[in-house]
Amino acid sequence: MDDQSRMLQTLAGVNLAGHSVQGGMALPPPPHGHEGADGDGRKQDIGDILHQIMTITDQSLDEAQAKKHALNCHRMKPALFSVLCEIKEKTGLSIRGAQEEDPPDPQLMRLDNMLLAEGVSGPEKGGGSAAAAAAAAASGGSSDNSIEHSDYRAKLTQIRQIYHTELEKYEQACNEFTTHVMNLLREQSRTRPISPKEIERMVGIIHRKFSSIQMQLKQSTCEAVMILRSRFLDARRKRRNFSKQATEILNEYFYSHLSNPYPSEEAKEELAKKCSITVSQVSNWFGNKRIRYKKNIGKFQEEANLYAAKTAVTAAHAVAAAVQNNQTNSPTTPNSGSSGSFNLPNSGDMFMNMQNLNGDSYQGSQVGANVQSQVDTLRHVINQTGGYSDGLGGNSLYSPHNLNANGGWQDATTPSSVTSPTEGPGSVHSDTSN
DNA sequence: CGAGATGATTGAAC
DNA sequence: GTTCAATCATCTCG
Repeated sequence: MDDQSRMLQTLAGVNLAGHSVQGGMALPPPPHGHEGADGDGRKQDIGDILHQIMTITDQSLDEAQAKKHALNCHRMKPALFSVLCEIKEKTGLSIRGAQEEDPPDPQLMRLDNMLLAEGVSGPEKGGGSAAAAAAAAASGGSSDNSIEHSDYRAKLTQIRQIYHTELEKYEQACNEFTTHVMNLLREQSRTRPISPKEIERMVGIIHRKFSSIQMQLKQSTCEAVMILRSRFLDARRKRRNFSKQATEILNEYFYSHLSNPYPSEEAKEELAKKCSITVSQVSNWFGNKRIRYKKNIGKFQEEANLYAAKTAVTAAHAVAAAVQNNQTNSPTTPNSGSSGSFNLPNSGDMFMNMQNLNGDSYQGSQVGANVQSQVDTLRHVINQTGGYSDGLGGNSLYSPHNLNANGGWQDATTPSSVTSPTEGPGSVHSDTSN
């Protein structure tokens, strides 16, 4: 109201006497010589009109309507109206023009990005968000985890639904209110000067107000997602020990590849499949195992012996089968009759372990190349295995020869730079069993 | 309930 | 990206 009254005062007191306004009013120029009486009369008219406008809000509705009608029908109305429009346009633009182009709110952008990343806003991807997908990848095939995962997804869907419902409500309310205000302004534009730009500006103000409300909604949605996520991650942290069978498979692989316990990606995948765990869990397990083994070799001695013996027996069976196969078929037939995927590589490492224990100069690389060598080694291993069962309590069959002085694995290639430790063509402990 | 075992996480190094 | 090392958090067992 201040703007309006100020403007009207300006109009009445100053501008009306000036040339620019006079021209803008499109009033017929006062005839020379009659300026005094006519000019006074017009000023009086204008003063009356302005007075009526100023006091219109103090009057009753009926009175106001009557006055409004009278004003609308007044002969000076179109002229005054255009002047007011012109002045308002100029003042309004000079005051607010600079504020029009405000940059996008970084906080709002951040919230939007986060909601999009969490799968709350944006297109629905079958109920799965990026976070849920990541969680799914991490949780793997465990049934408990999948329950937690579906629980997470259900809760996230709930949040998304609430968010969209609220957002829709806000948008609807915003549109309704905007339409209402626009209608009101259009209606008012018949009695007071309202330019389309002003309407536009008003719409902008309304939208800004509503978007600030929307930001609050987005903020609380983000908070809800964060809480849900932290709870879910906490739940994920609740670990379960791997099954006995899984641990056995992993240990078997570890001790049979003790010279280089870095399973390749393929081997990890296979182990993961065998143990019904994820590849990252396999990696975790091997990481933990290597560290803990290295830290306390003595403690793992017995375990190592146990698995070494076990592997030897398996290898013996596998090689025996291969030999039989070799005798009946072709002398170059590879060992295809192994019972497990890791049996052959296992036997390779096993042979190396045995050979080192006995100080033999047996080369592991020959195992893969020559079946006859395998037969020889087999005999050797079988003998050793027998010896092992007899002397379990006394001398240790297995010795941790694979660790070098620096605490690293002797045969290991630089693990940090090589994803899957590659080995020479004749190597006995290829991680990728075919 | 406490100690040890064990899977997961984190940060640094490469 | 992987691995190591330290650490956390939980499980298991006596």
